[in-house]
Amino acid sequence: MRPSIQQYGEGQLANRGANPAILRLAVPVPLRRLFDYLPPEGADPAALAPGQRLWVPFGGRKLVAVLVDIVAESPLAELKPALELIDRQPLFDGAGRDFLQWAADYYQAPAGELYAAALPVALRKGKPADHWAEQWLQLTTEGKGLPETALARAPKQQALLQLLLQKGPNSRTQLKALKHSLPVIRALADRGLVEWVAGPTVPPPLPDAEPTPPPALNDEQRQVLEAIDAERFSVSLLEGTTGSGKTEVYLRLMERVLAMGRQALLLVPEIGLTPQTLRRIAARFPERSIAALHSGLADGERAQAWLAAAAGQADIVIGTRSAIFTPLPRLGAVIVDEEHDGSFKQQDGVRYSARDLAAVLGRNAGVPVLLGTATPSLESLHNALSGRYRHLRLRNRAGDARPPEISVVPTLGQQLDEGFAPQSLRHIGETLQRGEQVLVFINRRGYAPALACDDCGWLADCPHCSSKLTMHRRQRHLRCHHCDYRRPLVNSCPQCHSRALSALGGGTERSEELLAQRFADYPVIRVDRDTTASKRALDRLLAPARDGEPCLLLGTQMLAKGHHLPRVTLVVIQDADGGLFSADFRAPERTGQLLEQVAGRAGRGDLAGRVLVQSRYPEHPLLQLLLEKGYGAFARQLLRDRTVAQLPPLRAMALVRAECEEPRWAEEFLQTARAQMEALAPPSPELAYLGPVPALLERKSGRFRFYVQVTAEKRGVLLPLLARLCQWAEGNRNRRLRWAVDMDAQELS
DNA sequence: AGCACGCCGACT
DNA sequence: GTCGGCGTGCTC
Repeated sequence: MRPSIQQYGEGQLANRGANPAILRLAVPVPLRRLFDYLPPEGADPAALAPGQRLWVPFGGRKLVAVLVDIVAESPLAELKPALELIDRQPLFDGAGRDFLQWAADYYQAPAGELYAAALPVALRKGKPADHWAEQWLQLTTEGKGLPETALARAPKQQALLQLLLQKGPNSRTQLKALKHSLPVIRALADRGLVEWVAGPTVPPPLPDAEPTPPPALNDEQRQVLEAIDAERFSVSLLEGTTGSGKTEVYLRLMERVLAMGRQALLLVPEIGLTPQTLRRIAARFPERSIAALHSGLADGERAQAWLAAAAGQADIVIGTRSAIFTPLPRLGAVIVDEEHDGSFKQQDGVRYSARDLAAVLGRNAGVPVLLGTATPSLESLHNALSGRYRHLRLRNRAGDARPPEISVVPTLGQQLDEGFAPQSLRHIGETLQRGEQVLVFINRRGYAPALACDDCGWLADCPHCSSKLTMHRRQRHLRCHHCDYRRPLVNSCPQCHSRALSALGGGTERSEELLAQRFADYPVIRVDRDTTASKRALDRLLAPARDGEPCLLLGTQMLAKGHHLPRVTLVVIQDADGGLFSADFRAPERTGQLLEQVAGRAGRGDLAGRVLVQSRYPEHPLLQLLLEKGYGAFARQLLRDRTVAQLPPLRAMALVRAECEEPRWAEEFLQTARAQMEALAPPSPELAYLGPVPALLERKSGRFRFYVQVTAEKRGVLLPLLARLCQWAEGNRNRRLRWAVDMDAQELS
């Protein structure tokens, strides 16, 4: 798609002939247009280039904007001059700018907000990029001419000299990591053999890792790698069972593109960027420069890593969702790990999908895109089955690990103990006694998801949301998980003063209590958002489990991902039913992915694994299919259901959302929005409208939420409709009403 | 989004 | 008399 620049009608044009340089800038405001400025006073026109940042005056404030284009004419008679040029070199190259413009057009997002989303915070705030420019140490002419035997009496100086001779200039960061001390460097500098020069930024160093040689590939992995052509664009879905060696495929593909002198981009889910992941990659490529863009970095370090990537200095860039926007001048491959993960879709602001954008980025750059997962999203699976993507598979677990044995534990009519069937508790006890570890998965935080009065039926609900308050017993309060409203735990009913209050249902905290009491001889480790404020806390929490002692792990989805826990041989899923009856058409898909991922935690080492799935409806056909035939067959069935229901991914879908304290205003807004779109394209077999309907969580933080759903056979049909809608909605402003376009929406909540 | 400007109510 | 509530308009 062509980047669309601001559209102007005919009119008199400013500065015709007088000043050829008019700067067209992306300003970080929620307005879907670009803004024209004159160059800063006294600026050298030759120093201006698209991709640089400038300070601009904007409606009484001062903002950091990005230069998108330099043009000769503007439709406006009067232009303000920009205040100051920030960058000497562009931060975004042409490819990076085209990509952002494409995303802006596709997601109906203001370009300025996308540029802001692409930049790390420090650069977004206008910090100069030169600030982190590296000092590089290089040999002088004299130093280069030195014989190898020189400096025999100063071994440290000699070693450093050899390094520079073999590897060329080294950055201060690298030298520090290699433990070359400053006095040694100074000694060589004093002799005129080496000198410091300014050079490109280098990423901050990663945790130390012992270099490890690559393991041998199995036949499947070899075939998969042979199917990927590193020289040209393609999208491949790598569907690989847990433990089948997907990561090794990623590493080999990286190795290949690095050898071609290219950069590799690896996107990981929000909680997937663990120190272990980084260590593993660093250990594999000890000679390479790796930039990790994660939340643990200070603003300055993050900017340093970003700049190293954008300058082409980093060979490997690893990051979460927003890393997709890092401009990489010599991009060679894009890899998305756990491509089904919901965190690749931004849920507020610019609602982009980094996984979908990965394919666009790869196409633009003419390089391969690899989407890996054990549980493909229906979107990617559909693309693979229809031939748009290459479908690659790893069916075998690496080594001699065997798939776990899965069985259903029916809970209907059973005497449950805090949600656990006797059979499950017996297996937990036996596993612990054998000296092995148990993982219990409960998809709910807190003690209980509701508190009710037995006498009058009062229920503790949130005053701001259409939801119940969750009881947190340890913290002695009731809390809303949607808006974080809290109130102290009550002992008696506020309505009838009865003391007969019941905690309904169970969460991690309640199960922890039971399990700790029931299996008092073993440590019980609870892992959820309440016990793991930081990534470090999670690491610390899991340390005893990694030591291999028998213990009981219990927690939410946080436990489902990534952690290598080889001593876990039993996984208990307390309640598999939640997603089977939800109003969200994606709920079964997500449940299937979650169950499969959790089950994958069982028996990764040399020990056989077992999975117990508790369910009230063991006969449910989808559950049966999932447990007997596995996620692959399950997902294919869901795809057939979506075909019948005319839902994504068989149709393209966008939501127009609106929320407001006054529900009528939101509904009226959406009615008009729908009418606007229908006027441009009436409903037809190829295009359907639904709504306005209330969102699944109808009220959140005091606002009523509605949406209009638009589905079309072809994605292209939606774009002009949504563009028209945005144009209308931007001019038509009720301050109390928030609206958004959600292209390829993932959540109906 | 933010920030100015503007027009009506309860204060030193 | 003014300080300040938030509705409305605009941002090159």
